[in-house]
Amino acid sequence: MSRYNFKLTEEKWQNFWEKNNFFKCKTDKNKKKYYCLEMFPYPSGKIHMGHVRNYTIGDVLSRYKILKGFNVLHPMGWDAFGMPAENAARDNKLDPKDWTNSNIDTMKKQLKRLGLSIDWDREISTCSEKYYKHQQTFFLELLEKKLVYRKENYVNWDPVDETVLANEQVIDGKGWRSGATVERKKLSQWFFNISKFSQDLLDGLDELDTWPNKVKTMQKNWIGKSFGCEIEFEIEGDININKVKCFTTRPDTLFGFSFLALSPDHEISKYYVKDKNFQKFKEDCSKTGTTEEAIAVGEKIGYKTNLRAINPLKPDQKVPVFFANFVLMDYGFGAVFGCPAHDQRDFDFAKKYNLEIKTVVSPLESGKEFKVKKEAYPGPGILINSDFLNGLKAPDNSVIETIKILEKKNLGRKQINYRLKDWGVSRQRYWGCPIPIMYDDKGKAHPIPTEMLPVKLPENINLNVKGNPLDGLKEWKEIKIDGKKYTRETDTLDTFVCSSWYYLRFCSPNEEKYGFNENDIDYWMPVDQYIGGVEHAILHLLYSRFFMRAINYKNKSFKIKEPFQSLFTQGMVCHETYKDENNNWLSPNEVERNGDKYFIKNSRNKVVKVGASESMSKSKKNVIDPEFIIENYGADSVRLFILSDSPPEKDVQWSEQGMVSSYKFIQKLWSLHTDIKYKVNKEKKDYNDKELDVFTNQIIAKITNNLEKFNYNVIIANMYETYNFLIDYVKNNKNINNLYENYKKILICFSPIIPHFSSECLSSLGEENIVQWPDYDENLLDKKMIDIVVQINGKKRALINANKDIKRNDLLSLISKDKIGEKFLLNKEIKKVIFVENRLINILINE
RNA sequence: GGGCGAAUGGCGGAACUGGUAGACGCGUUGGACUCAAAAUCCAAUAGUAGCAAUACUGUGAGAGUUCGAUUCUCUCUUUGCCCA
Repeated sequence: MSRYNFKLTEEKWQNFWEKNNFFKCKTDKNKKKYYCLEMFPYPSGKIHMGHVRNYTIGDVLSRYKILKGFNVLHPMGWDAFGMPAENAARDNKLDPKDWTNSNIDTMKKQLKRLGLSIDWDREISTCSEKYYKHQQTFFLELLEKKLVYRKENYVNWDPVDETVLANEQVIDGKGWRSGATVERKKLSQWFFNISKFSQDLLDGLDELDTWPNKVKTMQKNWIGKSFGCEIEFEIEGDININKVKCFTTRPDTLFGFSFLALSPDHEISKYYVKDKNFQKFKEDCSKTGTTEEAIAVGEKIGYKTNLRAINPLKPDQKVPVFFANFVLMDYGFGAVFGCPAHDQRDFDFAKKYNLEIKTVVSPLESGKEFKVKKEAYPGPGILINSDFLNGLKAPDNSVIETIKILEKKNLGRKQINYRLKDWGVSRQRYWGCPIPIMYDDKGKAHPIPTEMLPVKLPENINLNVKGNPLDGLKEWKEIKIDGKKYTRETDTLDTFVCSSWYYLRFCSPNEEKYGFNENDIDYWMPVDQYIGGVEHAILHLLYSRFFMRAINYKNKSFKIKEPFQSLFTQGMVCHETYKDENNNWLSPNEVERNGDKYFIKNSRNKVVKVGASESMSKSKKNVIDPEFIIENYGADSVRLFILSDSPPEKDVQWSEQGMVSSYKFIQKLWSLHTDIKYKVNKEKKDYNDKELDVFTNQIIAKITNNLEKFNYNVIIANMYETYNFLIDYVKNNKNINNLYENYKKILICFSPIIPHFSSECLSSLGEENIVQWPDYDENLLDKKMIDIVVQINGKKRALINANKDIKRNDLLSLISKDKIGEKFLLNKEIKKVIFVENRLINILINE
């Protein structure tokens, strides 16, 4: 018997599928469609185990749906713009385009070796001008619809590299490359008006019932809807501003008002810029940082003005006005009213500056004597010390009532506030989609005329310059239209824009006139199943949902709002971490195991410190290279292992032993197959084996249900069960001819997981085409005799084999004749019997 | 600080709608084969007691609902993730 040669077999089937256009698909309105999409990769160099897991999960689903008779769209492309290319190109003196395309070549070859059911004719790459020219059209359409605008905004500025940094490039307040202290700088940037759709994006979540709740909650929190009230406070003092607007969710605590706090960037600050103390205060503020975290944890500091604010509900009360570091300009109106008794932040501030702390909410049970002392009380209760508001139930009734009163007196009005901010899409970088805008000599922005699209990204440029390389390219930057001079926008688009509509492009990847063809979109969209990492739960998914709304806006023929019908977020691939005696990370192939201990390879005495299992990352060196694994064990084995050990939504621990056992399992299946093949005579079919039929039906039912529910790890267990059953059957059953039809169905069930192996086995039985997923017969799943649990006083005492659908009394008499009955029921009074048909009987007796 | 989830043998994990806890795999132990090893095959494997049949305990801890709870409710502990 020959060993299973995975190399030859896998190559053979990959060629076969390619030659026969197995995974090509066409828009065909007569067929049920299924659009399966995995998040497309960034072409960073080589594929990693995370990709293997992600694409295996999607491939299992696609192959299953194909066998179920769907017209399946399962495409692949490249999220090809982005900083790593620019950095790598600069470091290695390459062109980002060459670097990217060569990575794409490598990774495409690697993905193909996994045997994925991809329609490669639909491959797209976002850095290709064929792709981004449509993106530029979308940008101009959005501009036309007034969903794009330009405004000044703060950015992280690296003064040494003269470049804008993304938040994650700022480490401890310093630039990741230069190490220079990052400054806040105001730049004019382009924004997508995502906040216009805040409510719609929130409402849309309700319809996405097959999205993980976790993701929906994260998006909900990110949008951050809060219900409250806008209040106008009168200001007394020697300045020209006499009113300040505040947003608050707790207007009902107005009688606890003891100070007004303004953001250091509030317009009133212009009256204080010359004051040295204020300057120092502002400096201190910038040191503590502006993130919500820094504000929550850091010290609350303020600058007291000579202004007084008047309580709108109690005009004789005048309180001091402060600038405070915990008030953010871009939330609400950059001003909050302080109620120390019921907000911890205000409480800390009041303690520090010795301000009044007046209790106005009392927890229900404590009554009127309640007084806030050591910490703020933010909980529910009844309003006290609040004049005409006294006795209202806080916060539900009291907030609404207070707003009514404020509205009546014209002092404020109900308002809904969203945390979601507009999406800044300008990036001061080279390797991205050029923004199709030009400026006239007065600095006014104009769209690039459509006939001049695409704005191509210039090639072969010098990246070794400070700032944005496009900025220095005069011949590219300066253009003339009808004799008038213009300067191009040199910023490029955030790469999240590219990934916000790529799933539309897959539907009509070759459409030249526009980004997509409506006919194709109508057929394929929405994506039936989207699969990817949970790290994209907020931004990418929210941006995509926004982008569909933006295209849909003022556009009657585009009907999609939600791009992804279902979402599945897979877990990460983890591996133990290793360190040597000097705390340097070691990669798994530098380590060898001897019993329980780990040593550095080829040096028995050097002990390795084993750390926790963490997600594979280059920096911790706990990476396993998929290419090496595929080379040594084959694609089917890797697919099998990556699915076997954990549910796909949870993290999986990479294990060499697990990988080897998956490999061995395929070898075992092969030897079983060889055995069956030689023993079975398919001409002598003879179906009389009920047990076999029942088993096959059961396993088809199990695998089918587990496929539908993404319980892929359980499918692997089902495969082992099947093997165990079959190996036993082959050994002990003389009537092996019964096996043929059942075994064929089983192989088809295995095929989504291990497609090369299953195809090879089926073809060696003379079954060239796997075309249909096997059905199972519900009636066959019914057994005539079943085991029923017998409990005495709730404790399991025995199993009793009885006819299916046996009645309560028949079962009872069966039990009384059984030894179990003699042992427990003889001379005992039966108090009660609980009978669950076909499952269990619980007999309650007096002991 | 806030939000959401998780906790089951030595390990990864399974368990339909509240109804036999531990499927399946890994590891471990014993055995077969071998001069020997690897590979392969067979058997055992939650804990305690027992030669055994069997009994008792057992799904992070404590309570509750129920004839019956891994599953539902409450409190707590630990832990993970996300937003900060």
